[in-house]
Amino acid sequence: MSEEWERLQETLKKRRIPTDSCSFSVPAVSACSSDVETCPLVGRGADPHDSSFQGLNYIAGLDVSFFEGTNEAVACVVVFQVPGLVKVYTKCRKVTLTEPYIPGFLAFRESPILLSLLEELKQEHEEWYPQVVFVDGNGTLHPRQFGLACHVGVLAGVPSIGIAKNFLQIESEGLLLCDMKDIARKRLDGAGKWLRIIGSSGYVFGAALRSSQESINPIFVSPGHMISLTTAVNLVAWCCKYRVPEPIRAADFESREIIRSVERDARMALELKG
DNA sequence: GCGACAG
DNA sequence: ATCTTGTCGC
Repeated sequence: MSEEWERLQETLKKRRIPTDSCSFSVPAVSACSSDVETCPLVGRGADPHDSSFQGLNYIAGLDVSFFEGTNEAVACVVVFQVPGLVKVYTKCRKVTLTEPYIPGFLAFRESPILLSLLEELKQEHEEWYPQVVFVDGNGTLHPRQFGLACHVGVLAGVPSIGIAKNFLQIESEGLLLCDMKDIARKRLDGAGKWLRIIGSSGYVFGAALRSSQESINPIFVSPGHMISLTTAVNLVAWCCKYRVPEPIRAADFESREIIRSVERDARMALELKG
């Protein structure tokens, strides 16, 4: 099965566009002097007067939450309006996931429901269809450089960015969790500081970003589709009030909210019987 | 057996 | 992914 999945990843990978092909402009960022770079606009996205990223009107966040110990899940898409990062659309859908979670193959488990939510959004409110999608998971920071965010971006034909809270080791490239941990802690000494994650082959897989002053643990940002790493990191940082960028936080919160309410209803039904 | 492991 | 309270600090 994973042989077949690897072949599909390789096929879709040929359709991935690694450069900025977005319908919005990217603010100039000063060139890096050392290898630690800085996002000058970190946290500014919530400012209703901030007009960086000219032409950017809508950003979506995608996430999936689970009922404990089952394959029953709730997927969610949230759309934020720019400027101001104001939530304009939320849609959650309960699903039973049929594929298992296998590291490196998350897309086969989660992309079908996420793609159908994007399609539903387009049918229902095309005016809110996002110019870029934030996905909970990796883009090119992946053993075959084609994680969930790439998969969703290519199949939906939309610019996408992967945001992961944990580091996926790629041992064949010498990218180890234990190294990542203290390199980031030692060198990302302020909000917006980030480092490129480069494998032994020279391939740039993504970035470790300190997304707020308070968060010692970095988030891992990597391009999905139609966006460069520098643009991806600066846009994600721009959306961060806290460690996780607002579109992902909102999708996570909303889907968890459904999980909580369903579990509460189930408990009440049992109380009536017993 | 041990450690690793996006979600 | 999920379990799970308080606690320290701005």
